[in-house]
Amino acid sequence: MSDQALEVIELELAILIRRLTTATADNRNLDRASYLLLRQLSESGPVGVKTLARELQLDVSTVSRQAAALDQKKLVEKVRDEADGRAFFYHITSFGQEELTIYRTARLASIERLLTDWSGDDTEAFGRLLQQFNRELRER
Amino acid sequence: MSDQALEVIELELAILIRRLTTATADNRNLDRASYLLLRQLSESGPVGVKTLARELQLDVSTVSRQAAALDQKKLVEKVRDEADGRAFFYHITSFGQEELTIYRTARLASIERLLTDWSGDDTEAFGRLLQQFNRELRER
DNA sequence: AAAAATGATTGTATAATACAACTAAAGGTC
DNA sequence: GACCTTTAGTTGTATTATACAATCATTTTT
Repeated sequence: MSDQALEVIELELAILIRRLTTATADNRNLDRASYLLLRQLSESGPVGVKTLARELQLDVSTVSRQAAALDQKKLVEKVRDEADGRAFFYHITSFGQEELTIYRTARLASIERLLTDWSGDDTEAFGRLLQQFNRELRER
Repeated sequence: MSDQALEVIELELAILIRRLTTATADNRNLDRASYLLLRQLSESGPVGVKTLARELQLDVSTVSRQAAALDQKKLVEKVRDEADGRAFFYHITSFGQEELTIYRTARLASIERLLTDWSGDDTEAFGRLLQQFNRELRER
């Protein structure tokens, strides 16, 4: 591997994180954390915080708070597990699904705006490599 | 642009930010914020917080606190501007330079570990595309 | 000399996270 | 079936990174 390429990745990752951490903060709708959680719930169906925490690789306490916030905003519903008095299922409400779609569409549009001048090849490669990189992060 | 690629980028960026935000938190040396600031000082020479804030695209108050923290740890030195009683210059100390090198080397190594199985082409492309993406974020 | 602008700091607030302590329920073991 | 242990979840506390608003002390402009 070229040292040059590695150095570029190292620096640009640091910059990217900071840029995106703040860029997504000034936003009235869903914050980043809620977004990923809601997305997960939308995909994985009704599950409890423990499962969510495992899937999202977050601490259970973090997910518990995030889920409570979503519940507060009526984006999800928390239902008791009849079979296990300790457990709950969270499931996304139709309002939550709508909000998720709205937010996601807006996100897609703003990223698309950034990439207007990119070639199809670069766009495709960027997606693929990000995905690959996240996989490495997840697995190691 | 393919919608498919855009959707991948959208999701993977969200995941990446979260992953890296937390991954870099559990680290005893330099935190991410200090790292970028120290790096900037190492490159741009002695400047005040206002200039740094502009270069790093952060609020002046944020940089002021970060710089104070670096000063506290003797990584930088804060010197009065003789010509302007309001202003200061921060410049990196030799200790700061050493710490920066140590930290950066460690970062490079851990990223290299993630990328061991990557082809040279992919590595190069990932660096180039990240850089390009950051440029878009900066400019728009 | 007074008013306006500027460089920097400090007060306050918010978001995202982790770890540790705790509560309540369920499951085993004898 | 009483007692320990494990498990699902919540809450307390702390940390990091950030922004905006208020303030202070100088410098510049009028």
